[in-house]
Amino acid sequence: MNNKIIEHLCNYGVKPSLHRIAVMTYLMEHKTHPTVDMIYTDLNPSIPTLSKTTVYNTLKLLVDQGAVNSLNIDEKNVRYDGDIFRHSHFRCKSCGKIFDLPAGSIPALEPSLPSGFSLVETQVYYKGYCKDCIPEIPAS
Amino acid sequence: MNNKIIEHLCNYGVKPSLHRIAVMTYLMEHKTHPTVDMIYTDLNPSIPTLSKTTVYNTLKLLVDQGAVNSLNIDEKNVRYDGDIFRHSHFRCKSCGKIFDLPAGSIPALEPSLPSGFSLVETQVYYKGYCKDCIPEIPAS
DNA sequence: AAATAAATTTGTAATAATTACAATTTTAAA
DNA sequence: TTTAAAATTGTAATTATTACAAATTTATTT
Repeated sequence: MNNKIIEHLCNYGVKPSLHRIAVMTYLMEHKTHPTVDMIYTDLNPSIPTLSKTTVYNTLKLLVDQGAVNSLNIDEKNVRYDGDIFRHSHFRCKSCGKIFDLPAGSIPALEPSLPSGFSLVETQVYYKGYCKDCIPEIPAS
Repeated sequence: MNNKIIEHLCNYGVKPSLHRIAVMTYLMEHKTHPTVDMIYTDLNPSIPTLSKTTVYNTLKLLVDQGAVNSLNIDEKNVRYDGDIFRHSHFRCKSCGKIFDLPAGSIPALEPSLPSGFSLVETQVYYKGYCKDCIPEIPAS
């Protein structure tokens, strides 16, 4: 069952060390768009030899190689997403949870960039209130 | 000429103090999507009594009241935009400059949110290389 | 105008995310 | 087995942001 993960890492030119497999597996199994800290805190008990710096290093590598996406939908921390299929995200302004939205919510057409510009990536972030938090919209 | 600014602040329920006028004016005149630090560094010489905390406070107030937009297009710092007309942004991955794009590059349709969700804002960030930086795409 | 209250601003200290980096450990190659 | 390369660690440094109490400014009331 690790094979899938190892293959994925190799496909993106990442040599599959134990820690890298652990982080990648975590991201595959937890579709919560976790922060560095969440990943570290959750993995550390079972992998006591894991340091937070390694989590940072590993995520940087995975993102650089395109095996993982990073999101700036949360002003405080970078969020990581092991799902690199084209989709977008919704973040609840009250509880902070991040939800996946289908690819349909991404602009279909390329933006009209000034001539000579080249587009590499498009990020679409939706924010609002999720089902559980709607009643408690903060007083203005 | 300050009248425009004062009126704008009042329209958004911000009492126009000297510092607030200065920050708002700066954002109106500098379409560079500056950071807190840029604003503070540029204004401080002419307004020596201005503190960085006040710039933070003021921007928080302006954003909360809807008189200014904040962007998370830059992983490092929050960027501020005095232009609240609907438009989107492109950030050059090499030089870091942020360019305005017309509103047309924003998804026209509401995303298909899960039922019971309410949408408050949509952020669209494009990233790539600007005209001046295209030749120097980093080696992979 | 003086006294009082409210709002604004300041400056410093605390918090927290991230990066730098040298030392150590692990893995691969000769 | 020795040597070299890669991966990981742990600590320290950096940096953006927030907390907060004190000081200042502005508005209100007497």
